Amino acid sequence: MARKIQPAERCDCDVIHEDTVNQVREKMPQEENLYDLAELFKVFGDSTRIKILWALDEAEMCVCDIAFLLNMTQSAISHQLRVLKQAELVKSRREGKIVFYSLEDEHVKQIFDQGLIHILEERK
Amino acid sequence: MARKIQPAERCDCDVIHEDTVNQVREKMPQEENLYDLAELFKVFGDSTRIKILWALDEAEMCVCDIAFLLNMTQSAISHQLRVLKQAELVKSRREGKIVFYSLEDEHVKQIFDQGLIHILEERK
DNA sequence: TGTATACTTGAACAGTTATTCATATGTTTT
DNA sequence: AAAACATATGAATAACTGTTCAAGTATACA
Repeated sequence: MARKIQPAERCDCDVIHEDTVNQVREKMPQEENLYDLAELFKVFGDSTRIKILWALDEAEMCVCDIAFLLNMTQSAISHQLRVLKQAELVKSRREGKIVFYSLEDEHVKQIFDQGLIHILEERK
Repeated sequence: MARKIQPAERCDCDVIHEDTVNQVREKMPQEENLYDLAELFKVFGDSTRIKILWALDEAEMCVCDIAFLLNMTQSAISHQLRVLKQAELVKSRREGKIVFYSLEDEHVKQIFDQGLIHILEERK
């Protein structure tokens, strides 16, 4: 199963376990899905956004409530809510001057819980 | 339940739903856990690392295998493996010149699967 | 109509990050 | 010992990101 490596290939080494690579390659999900998955986790990869999502899992809240809760400016929160909305993680509804935000997707909490399991395991 | 807002508070608005805020505040996890959770998701928030983890879920692989599979330089992969190792997501074992990497934590896949559910739901 | 309020938005800035390049380390083989 | 090879690492760079600041909307109410 040995094979000449083409110059175009970038891994800078001669000996690879081609069987393994081919076997893994077959099982890899579509590039697009992996990319989108990374984009989703990127949204989760900020403690402000994590806090907002966690808060909204408890109750629907207006921008000002969230800003007060997290002790941050209303502008900063608003910017982050836009990111969360673009990721279809939160939705909003206006009631007069006030805009209430809530979770769009109920299994966000499940993803967080899985993450926490990892974190708490790490601390053992 | 109305209350005067202190100048130190940053949310730039007068009317907050204090009951809601207090109720949510009680249920929020420790700051430290939320921060660590964000750090974990930050590691997942890069498609190269997602691909590496997904690949290692299928099989133990050496650096060169991964570089070849993903068509990236061995150096780039090595840098990312260091990040994954620091996050205690992968472990390595040396066999002569070759260093094999594998998953450290078996429920990474479960977190990914939850994420995929969200992504596929979004596309409906 | 004008003012106050809740929120949004664009630009700017500082801080972070992924990859590249060059070089170093550790192991095997000759 | 030296050469070859797999991997690691430090520095540099370009791209990205979160917050702030200074406006801008949209709604309610006097």
